[in-house]
Amino acid sequence: MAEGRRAQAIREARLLLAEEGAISMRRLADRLGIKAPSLYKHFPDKAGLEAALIAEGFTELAAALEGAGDGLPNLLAAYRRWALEHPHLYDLATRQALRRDLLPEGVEEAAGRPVVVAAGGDPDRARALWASAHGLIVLEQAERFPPDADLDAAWRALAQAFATTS
Amino acid sequence: MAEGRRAQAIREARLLLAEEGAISMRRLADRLGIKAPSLYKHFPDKAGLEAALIAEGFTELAAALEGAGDGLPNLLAAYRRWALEHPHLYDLATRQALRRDLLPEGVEEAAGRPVVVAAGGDPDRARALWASAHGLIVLEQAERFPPDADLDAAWRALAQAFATTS
DNA sequence: GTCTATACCCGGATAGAC
DNA sequence: GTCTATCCGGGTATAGAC
Repeated sequence: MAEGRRAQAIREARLLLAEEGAISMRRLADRLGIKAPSLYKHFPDKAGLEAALIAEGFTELAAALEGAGDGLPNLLAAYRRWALEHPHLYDLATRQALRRDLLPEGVEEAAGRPVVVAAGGDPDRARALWASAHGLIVLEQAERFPPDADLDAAWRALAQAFATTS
Repeated sequence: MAEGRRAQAIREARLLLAEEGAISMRRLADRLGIKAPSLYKHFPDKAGLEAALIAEGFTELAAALEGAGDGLPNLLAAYRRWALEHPHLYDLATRQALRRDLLPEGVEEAAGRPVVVAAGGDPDRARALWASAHGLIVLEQAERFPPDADLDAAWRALAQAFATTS
C-alpha cells in the first residue's frame, strides 16, 4: 500500500481545514472519493480525527519554536508566524478544551517547553506569557483590532513587558 | 406601551445567549412568542441584533472598569470578573471582527480607555495589555489550561509583567 | 471497508397574504 | 407587524446490506 486511508484522510483533512476553515465529515469524504459513513471505519468520531490533526500541529509548532533564535522576541515571532501560517489548525488546537486523552504522550509538553524556558522556568509566568501571545494572535486573526492598530508594535510591547521583569 | 418589541427582543436575546451560549433567530422568536420571520421587522438581520447586545456589553464593561480600584491588579481583576460573568457575550464581542458601523459612537472607546490609561497612554502597550488579558480569559473559559494550572497565579504574573516596565 | 438509506438535529433569510 | 410557507444551506452519526 502506498498510503493508508487513515493517513490520507488526515492529510486531506488538513487541506480542507486550511482551505475552508472547517472540517465536516461530508466534505472530507467528498475529497477522498468516499461517502461520509465510511470515515467512521477509520476514526471513532470527529474528535478522533481532530485529535490527530492537533497532534501534528503541536509537533510542528514545537519544531518551529525550537528553531527560533535566542531571546524572547525571536520566540514570540516564531510563535506568531506559525499560528498565522496555520490559522485554522491553531484555532482548532486552542479554542476548545484539549482532548488530552486522545493525544500522544508528550506532544503538548514539547510545544510548551520553549515557553516555560523563556519564562525562566516559572509555570505561572509561562502561562501568562503563552496566554498573552495567544491573545494577540486570536485578536489579530479575527481582525478585531482597529484598522489603524500597529500590531508589530504591540508584539514589541509584549516582548518588553516580559523581558526579565521578575 | 410598556416596552417596545425591539427592547424586549434585546433583553430576551441576552438571556438566551447567557443560558444557551448562542442566539438563533428561531429560538429567540420562540421566547418572544412570535415567529422567526417577524424578527426581521425589528432588526435588519442577525448582525444588527448582535450589535445591540455588544453595545450594551461595552457600556457595562466600561462601567465595571471605571469602578475598579486603582492599580493594574484591580483593573485586571475587574476585566476578568466581567468577562467570566458574561462569558458568551464577551465571546460574541471579541471573537469576530467588530461591526463598528453598527455600533453607537464612543462605546468601544469607552471600554478601552481605562486600559489605555493603565498602559500609560501608549496605545501599543495598551493593545498588548488588552490582548494579554483577553488571552487568559479565553483560555480560562475554554478550559484550555491543564487542570492543575493556578490561574490566579498566572494573572498575578501578568500584572507583574506589565507593572511599570517601560 | 464501502455503500445506501436514514435518523436526528440545526441555521438565516425571503415572499406574499392578512 | 404578524403570519404561513418555503427557500436555501448545513451538520454528526448509525443500521444493515454487500
